[in-house]
Amino acid sequence: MPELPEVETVRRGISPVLEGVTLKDVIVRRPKLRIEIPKDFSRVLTNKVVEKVSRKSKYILLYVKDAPVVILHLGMSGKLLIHPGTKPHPVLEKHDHIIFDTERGDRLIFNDPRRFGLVTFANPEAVDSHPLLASMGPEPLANDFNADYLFKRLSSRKSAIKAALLDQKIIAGLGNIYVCEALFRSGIHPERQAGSLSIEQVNQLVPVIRDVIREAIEAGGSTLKDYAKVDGTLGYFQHQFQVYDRAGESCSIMGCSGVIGRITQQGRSSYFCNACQK
DNA sequence: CGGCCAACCTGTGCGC
DNA sequence: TGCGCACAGGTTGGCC
Repeated sequence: MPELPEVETVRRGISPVLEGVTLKDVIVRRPKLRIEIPKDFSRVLTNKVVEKVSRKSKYILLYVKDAPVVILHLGMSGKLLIHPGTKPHPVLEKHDHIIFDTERGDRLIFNDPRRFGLVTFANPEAVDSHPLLASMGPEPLANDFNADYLFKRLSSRKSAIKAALLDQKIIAGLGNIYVCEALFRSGIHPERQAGSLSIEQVNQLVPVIRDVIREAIEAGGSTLKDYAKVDGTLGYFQHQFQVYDRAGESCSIMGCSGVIGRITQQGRSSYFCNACQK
């Protein structure tokens, strides 16, 4: 589920529940996700105030007063679920790994069946130099992500453009879905060698990536109501993908008679129009 | 360093 | 109904 737009949607969902709020109880039910959860995680955070819920690429950052910054990543299957204090909390489920209970009675649950997610601490003075974040490239919507930058970073690359755009060191926040969608909108075949793109193509690609991400965040916003819903279920927004998971369907571009194909690159599916992406 | 693959996990859907 | 397999929105460690 989570690429940058989904993580931003989650951030927006949990910030009103956590910001300015004291954590009364933090329970770690499983000591290790992708990496070990700090042994003092619960003790350090209990009775502390969350000042800010932030995000860097696909990482959620909790800035907590007089405590380390909490770095949280959802991996492939991670969810942050809110159970409002206005109703009795439901029975915990199998993959509810961490529980944050607030002074208001709200409950935030980190649930992650595959456990590719992670939770750890960072030094508030040096969050950006934390090993998980240090070598991360610019985000799609940041000023330092522009055609000059991308062209330079791609120029020496022998690998496919698909792989390059998934490389978080080049651009941080894209995942398999939005790379497929951005390449489709740009008319670029996922197997094109990254270094072979012309500056004109990169000039076109950059705003397309921005648009795709912006639109997805906006659409994700419509999920917010569902996200906060009392029933505790996450109604992840139904994306309007043009190629992702649409193998065999016809291309949505007017006048294009192409068909959406699926290939595997670096062990991951790529979807593309076999006629209009070159 | 660049590039590729396996590995980390569980769940789901599909063909037989 | 059950079994086995393919596949899933991410990242990293190890090997050429």
